[in-house]
Amino acid sequence: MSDPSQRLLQAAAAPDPADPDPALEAITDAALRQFELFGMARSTMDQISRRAKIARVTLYRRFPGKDALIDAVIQRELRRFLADLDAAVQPFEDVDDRLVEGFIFVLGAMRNHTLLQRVLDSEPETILPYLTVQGGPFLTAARDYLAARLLRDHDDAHTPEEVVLLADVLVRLMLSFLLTPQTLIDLDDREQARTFALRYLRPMLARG
Amino acid sequence: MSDPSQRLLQAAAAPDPADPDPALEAITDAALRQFELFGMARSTMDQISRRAKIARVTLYRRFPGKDALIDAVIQRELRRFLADLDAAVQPFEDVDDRLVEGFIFVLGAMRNHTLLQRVLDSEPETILPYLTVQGGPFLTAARDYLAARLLRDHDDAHTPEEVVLLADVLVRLMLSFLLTPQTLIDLDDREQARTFALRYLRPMLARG
DNA sequence: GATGATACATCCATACGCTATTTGTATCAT
DNA sequence: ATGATACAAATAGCGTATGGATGTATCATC
Repeated sequence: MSDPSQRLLQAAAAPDPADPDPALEAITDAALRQFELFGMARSTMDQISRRAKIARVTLYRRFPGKDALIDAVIQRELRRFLADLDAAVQPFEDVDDRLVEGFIFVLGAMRNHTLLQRVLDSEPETILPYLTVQGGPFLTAARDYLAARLLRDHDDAHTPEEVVLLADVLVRLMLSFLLTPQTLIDLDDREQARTFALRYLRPMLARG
Repeated sequence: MSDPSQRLLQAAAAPDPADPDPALEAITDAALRQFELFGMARSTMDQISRRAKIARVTLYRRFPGKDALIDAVIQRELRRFLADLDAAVQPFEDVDDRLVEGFIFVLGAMRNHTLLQRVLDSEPETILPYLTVQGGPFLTAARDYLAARLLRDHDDAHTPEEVVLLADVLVRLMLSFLLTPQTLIDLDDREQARTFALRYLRPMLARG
């Protein structure tokens, strides 16, 4: 398993799906379900191919190897995540609301993501270092993506430097809530999450 | 190695050192140095006793076992840390300044703490879970301590519930900077850290 | 009376060899 | 292009052995 930050960058850099190959989709579908049920480390190419109702050899004809398949699954999840985030934020006009709603969405999306939760729960050692002590590349990628996203609907009130710092803090907080969800507010309660974001996140955006 | 949150609670609950036994201090001194040099897992009771210039048997007469010795070392480090934090914050009058200066101090203290950095660097798997996926107890303890500390020099402008939530965010951010120090600002530069805290942390305290 | 030295049982991490599984490729048939 | 079979290579898992470390007991010493 390689550094996830590369995949994030790639996924974020690919604006259009381009390749809705049904055969490939069916395979990644099967792989995703398999991974959700047994984790990535314990899933074998044989199990995945049987679940996809193809021969194992065909699997290798589509993907160079297991790593590449894992990459494809994760990349697709990231693309979906970013697309959903975009859609969730789009209805709102000003940056304030988008920030708050985006934060709420990310919280919910992370906590409802079966594969992510599965990995964190049953094989955390495979992902924990990349999100913590070796989390620099990932943090940078996520921060820069968020900053660019915030600057797209910017209000000219903030310098790019300010926005990047804000994005850094936001990413760190969301990552913290992912890794250690136990907190005073019920993160699954959208209203509580909104109150929290309004009270503690929006003030950081304030001031020109 | 047991859950660190217990130790944090104990250390925070013990306001006075009470026991300045020189013999015990010499042992924990030696153990600390040994741990700093080789990590906790790779340090043996034999090495520690030789460094403390006592027989290994005597070590066992002072401490029930290695776990207890590790606990003692960590507890003392925590006591020192909290005492130093108190001292660093004391010169400042109002909550705003104390928050900012306290944040700066914690950043520096964590990054300059040889043992902590040593463990994170050479045997992170022993501590990482307790600070992330199993970090609930630790986070709760740290958050409650900080909240109580903030309420002691409270300004009546915030409800206890607000303060606890603020403490939660602050602890999460400091933990994030500990685990993933790579960021845009130079955390070792006090002025940059202060600017950051003023810009992004103090606004959270604002409003009554 | 506490410390130190020796000895000893127990525990635990590590390593090694073995086996079974899995990965990845080649070949051939459909 | 897919599937079935076969196969080499890499890897994970497992039981076992081994060495070091933990923890305790005994006795001598100061």
